[in-house]
Amino acid sequence: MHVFKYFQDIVTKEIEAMGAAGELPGGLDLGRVTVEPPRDAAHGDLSTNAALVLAKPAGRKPRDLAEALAARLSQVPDVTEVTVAGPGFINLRLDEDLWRRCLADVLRAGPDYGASTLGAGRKVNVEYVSTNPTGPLTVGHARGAVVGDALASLLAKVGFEVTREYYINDAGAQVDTLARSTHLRYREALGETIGGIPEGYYPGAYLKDVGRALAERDGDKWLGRPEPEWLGEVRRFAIDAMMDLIRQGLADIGIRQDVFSSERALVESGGVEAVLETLEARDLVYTGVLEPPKGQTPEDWEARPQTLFRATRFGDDVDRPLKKSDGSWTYLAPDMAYHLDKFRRGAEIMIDVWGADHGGYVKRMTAAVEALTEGKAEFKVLFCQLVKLMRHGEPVKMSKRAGTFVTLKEVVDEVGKDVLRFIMLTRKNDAPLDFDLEGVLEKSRDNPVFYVQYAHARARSVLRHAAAELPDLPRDPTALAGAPLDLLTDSDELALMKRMAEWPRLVESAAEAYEPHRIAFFLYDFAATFHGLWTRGKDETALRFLLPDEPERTAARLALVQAVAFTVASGLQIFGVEPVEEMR
RNA sequence: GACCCCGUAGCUCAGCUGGAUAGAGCAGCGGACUUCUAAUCCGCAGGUCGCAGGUUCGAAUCCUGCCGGGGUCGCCA
Repeated sequence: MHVFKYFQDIVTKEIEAMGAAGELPGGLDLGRVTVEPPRDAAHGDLSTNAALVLAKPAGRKPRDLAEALAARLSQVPDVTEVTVAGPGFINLRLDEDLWRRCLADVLRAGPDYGASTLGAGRKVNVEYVSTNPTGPLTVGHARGAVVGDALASLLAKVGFEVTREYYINDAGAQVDTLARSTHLRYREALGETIGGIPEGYYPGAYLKDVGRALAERDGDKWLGRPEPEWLGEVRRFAIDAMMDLIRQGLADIGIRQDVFSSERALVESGGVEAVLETLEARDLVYTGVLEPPKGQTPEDWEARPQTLFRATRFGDDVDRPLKKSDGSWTYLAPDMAYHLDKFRRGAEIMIDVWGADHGGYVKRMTAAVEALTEGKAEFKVLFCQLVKLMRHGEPVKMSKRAGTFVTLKEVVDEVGKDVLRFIMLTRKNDAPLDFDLEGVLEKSRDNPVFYVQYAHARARSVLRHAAAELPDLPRDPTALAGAPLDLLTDSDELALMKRMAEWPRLVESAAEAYEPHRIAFFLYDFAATFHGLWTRGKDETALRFLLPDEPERTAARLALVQAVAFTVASGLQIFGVEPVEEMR
């Protein structure tokens, strides 16, 4: 049961009834009416701004309107008290038993608690990672990977049909560089002395393995031959090797994407030409000359006619080139074809997770998607700011050139995938993140991963103790749902139940805002509520969960504890983090 | 020159799409360990929400203009 949505419906119905009774004009816009938990619990369990929002259009004083609506709401089942406060808020207090029924719902739902049908099966495509296949994943890539993955799970949880996708940029100049660098390592593997790695090549040692593997497969077949003869095959070989490396890196942090789309395949199948034709037919492409770029003008800049997409018609600042001076496609052209492809595969909502350095690209892509789908698809970009890796309070030096950059694997080996994933989600994605290699392993309250996991472990510990020491009590969650929950009467027990009842609402709002980090903050707060109740049991033995002399009350408390474990597990599931049974 | 992020307690950050007296953790101060693991909990203290206007019954939140930090701006992806 989603308490807040349930009462939102009731408030809406009562307002409509007032309209029907002639107390209010009909057809009022109820879009701004909210029903939510008040910030201050002393105000009650629920608060609605309906009277404040509707007073003006209804031509009535907020307080009067509030009184009228309050009178109706006081007749609603489970509403025990209605007060009008401040400028015209209506505060409701609900029957305690309602929260106990919510608790029973949690037990029946299990770790799926919070799932909903909000998305109504709409198709969402979440594209994330999508790094160039030129090297292993770094910690920086991991943030986008984790954010994209958690967002996908979050959307799936609220009823969207989600595709997790990776776009392989295997058609640009960078993969040619990769091929050349690999060829160099291949020659090295066959005994040549290559000396230093020339400027403009990838220096990473990981390419030695690829060169060696190529030598093993093909022998000296590509030796002493002109580049055009080997470039294509070496490139294919190297890209495959890099994608294996990347897929392994993703697997290391528990990510498996559904679709890997190749830019090269798109280009070679004529997908880009097809898009161009479509655009031309609609007069969205023309040949023109652009102004020089503002700011730092490239030295080799010269005005020349080029193939342009009329992005300005869709809100962009300038029209955007689709072809480079050498006649090949710009990045935009195949990317347009790619997004059209996603749309044709059924995506009604497309979400791209990008690094923050791509900020300048969002307007043209938004324009492109609008043009290509004729406004039928929603397009959203999530930016991930940099991750600053810290050790002993000092930033870890990251330089590819100096060979000191830290691979994702190294960090996962050090802290584990669950810690990495959770920490990556403890900030808004568009805020920078400090990742403290020691801090994330600290066993204290200021480490959110530990604190949340500890709450789960504590709950599980109680259940284990119960099973061992009080074997006659029910253990099955469904049976626990039938325990005499009316014996849960302490204010902190009720507070915990209320907090738990907010979970479905929190999940939906996080999904609607595309903000998975909200889950992390909820879990942290929720864990604090649970730890607090736990500790009260130390001083007041009557508040302990396990009371051998009171089997009925103990059963009710086990129901509460089990529900806590389910709620935490439900949140961690969205994050792809395994809830732990005990802390070590 | 333009566009995109960010600016909230000494520090690191939340703030539920405009609600009531702006909240957590850390650091500081004071308390609770014969327990269902004190790896935790309770209390105190700490604020001109960058600045100035505007919209509104009501603004940290929306709009405008400044200030400060970061990013980007044809042939990189």
